Amino acid sequence: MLIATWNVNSIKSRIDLATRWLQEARPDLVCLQEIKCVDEAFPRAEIEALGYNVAVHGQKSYNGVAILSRAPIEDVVMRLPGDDADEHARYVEVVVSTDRGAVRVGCIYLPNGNPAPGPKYDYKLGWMERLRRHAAERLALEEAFVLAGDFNVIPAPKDAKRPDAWVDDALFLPETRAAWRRLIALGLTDALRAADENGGVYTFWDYQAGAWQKDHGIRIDHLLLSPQAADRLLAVRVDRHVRSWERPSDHVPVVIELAA
DNA sequence: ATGGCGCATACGATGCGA
Repeated sequence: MLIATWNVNSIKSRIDLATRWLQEARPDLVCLQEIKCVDEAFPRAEIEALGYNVAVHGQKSYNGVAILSRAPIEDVVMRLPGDDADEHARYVEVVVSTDRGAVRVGCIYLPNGNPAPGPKYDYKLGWMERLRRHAAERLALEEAFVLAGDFNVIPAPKDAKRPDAWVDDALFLPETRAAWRRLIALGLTDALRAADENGGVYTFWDYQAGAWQKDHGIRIDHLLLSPQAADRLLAVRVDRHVRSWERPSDHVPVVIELAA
């Protein structure tokens, strides 16, 4: 099965692009971030017409996540535990059934955290600690579990074309990468890193400064796999050609293939 | 070397992103 993650930067502005990509790539399950609309405004009909079930956790103007799945969606979770005062729509999790058993998928839009230091950076680090605790709970279930989304973390210098441009940025600060390593250390596999140790593979290019034309990209969209999911990993790819389509998102889809 | 964009809201200008 094909599982993808894609920060679309507004699903309403991107619906034609999104349906074009869905028809081309034919993924079985897609985690979307930054849909930037309330649940009622999500273009559900256009997506369902392509054969997908939809779980939406929307928010006005900002954030918002959704999961699209060809298989029926079971057991939806709409929030990341650990802070009842957190109103941002940044987490949705589902379980779907496959021929090889159930797969649990968490879709995250991890806070950007800039400017750092400051309250936004504190929020990011707090969110990452909540995510670590939640991931630990899910790993204890010993299921096939995929944690996918826009992590807003550049894991290593080789994940940026110009790492020196990011040294003071919330996406790349030492504390951010340390929190990332604590997450990985639970026993999660970074799917793209497992498939390619070399680096130079990016998932985001800023709209500004000709970043795309110069390939000034960063890798911040990730799929992390539990051991039971990693055992089934067959392939990983980044659909970077989508960045050259008309009116693109600044992120592109990342896709993994799991056995059966 | 520098600066360069795009979205939502609202209809001008600001917040936000990365």
